[in-house]
Amino acid sequence: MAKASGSYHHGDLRAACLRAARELLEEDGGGLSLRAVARRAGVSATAPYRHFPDREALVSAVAAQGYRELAERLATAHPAPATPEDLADVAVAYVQFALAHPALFRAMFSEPCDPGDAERAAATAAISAYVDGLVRRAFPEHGIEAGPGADVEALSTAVWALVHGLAFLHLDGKLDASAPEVVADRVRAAVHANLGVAAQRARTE
Amino acid sequence: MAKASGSYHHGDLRAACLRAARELLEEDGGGLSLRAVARRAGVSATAPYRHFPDREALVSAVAAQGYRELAERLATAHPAPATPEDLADVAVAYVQFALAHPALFRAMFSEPCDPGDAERAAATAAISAYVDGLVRRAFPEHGIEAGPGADVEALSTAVWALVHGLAFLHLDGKLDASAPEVVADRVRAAVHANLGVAAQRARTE
DNA sequence: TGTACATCAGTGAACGCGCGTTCACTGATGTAC
DNA sequence: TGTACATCAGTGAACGCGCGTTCACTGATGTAC
Repeated sequence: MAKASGSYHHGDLRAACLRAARELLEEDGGGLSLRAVARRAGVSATAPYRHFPDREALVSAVAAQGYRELAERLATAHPAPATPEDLADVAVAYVQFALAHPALFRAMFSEPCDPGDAERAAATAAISAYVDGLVRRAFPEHGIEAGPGADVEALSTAVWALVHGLAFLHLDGKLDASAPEVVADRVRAAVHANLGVAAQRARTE
Repeated sequence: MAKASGSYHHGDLRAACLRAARELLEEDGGGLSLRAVARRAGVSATAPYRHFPDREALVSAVAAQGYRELAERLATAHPAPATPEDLADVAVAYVQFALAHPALFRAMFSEPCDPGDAERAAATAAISAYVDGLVRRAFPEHGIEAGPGADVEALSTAVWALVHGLAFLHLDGKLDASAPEVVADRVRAAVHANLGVAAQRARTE
């Protein structure tokens, strides 16, 4: 369809650029440059301009793809998390994704980018909604008798921030990330330390 | 003492470089370059090499200074926090520091840096110890009847990660940071959503 | 107090680098007749 | 089916930029006598 390989015209340079960008992120970890992407895609330095208005557009596209992959990974970790334990599994998957693809993760979150970019805004909103649903299922009682400061919104923000913070603290070497199982245990412990206690008490009352 | 201003020799170029670096971080927000720092300090591009072996050393020194300032700010927010409410005040101060000095904060945490740098490792350890002490005072019961996954270490990791995650999510535009009081309320709500619930129950039992 | 000299903080030219982006171009593609 | 032509994806030279770092240097400082 869109592929016409072997020809002078690349066929699908846009996709090839994204693939090249991903490869570079996995290898170097450094910042993405348009020229490096073009080089890796086996194309002249200016060819990508046919498909991306500028460098930032390329980075945004890569980031958006990263969000989709992250969502997939979380869904794979637990298709329908319903308890704090399930939630801890998802949290571990989030942190593992960050550690498995550090440069991509940074591009997704830290790369200064056009806040008006629709694709990225949508991706952020999707994460928010996802975490919201997660918390709603894992803590149904909060939806009903929501005490002050314990409503779903605050709780899901807290969960996201907790997990996101764990991801970055490991990524940035503030918490030791050399042993995967230690990381997983730490993430689980942190999630339970905050949420598990509250949930256990709620359930045993 | 170390200052001999007005002379050919700068007198204290090292300090002047750090000051210049800070100014640049506050203004541009972009990455620090040795040349820009030298320019700002009113000195030739190579003069800083008399005081820093390379760019990374400069960045590390700036980051270390940032850690000290952050510690100060947290101590000012609450000299001896003893309750979850006090802890929330400290959390707000942490996030506010990040939002007030975004580029410095990124340099402190995200800038890829020599993990062997002693000054930075010490700074990280200091934060860890600080948060540990905080949690120990705010949740004394956890030190005594530590249930599995509810020990002080896990809890203080969780607190740090929560607050750190909130800082970065705001910094990176994933949570709206345009209104300071909204941010403060969100941070308080998140802290209470996680810790407040557990603490309240523990106290009222 | 006065002079000779070692030290060392700062200079400025130069290196080679990779970057984003522009421009006029070329050559393959695919459509209209 | 065969030809003329518009389209448009890719080329490659060129621009100006800022960067980290080296090097041989210069000129102020401060110490020894």
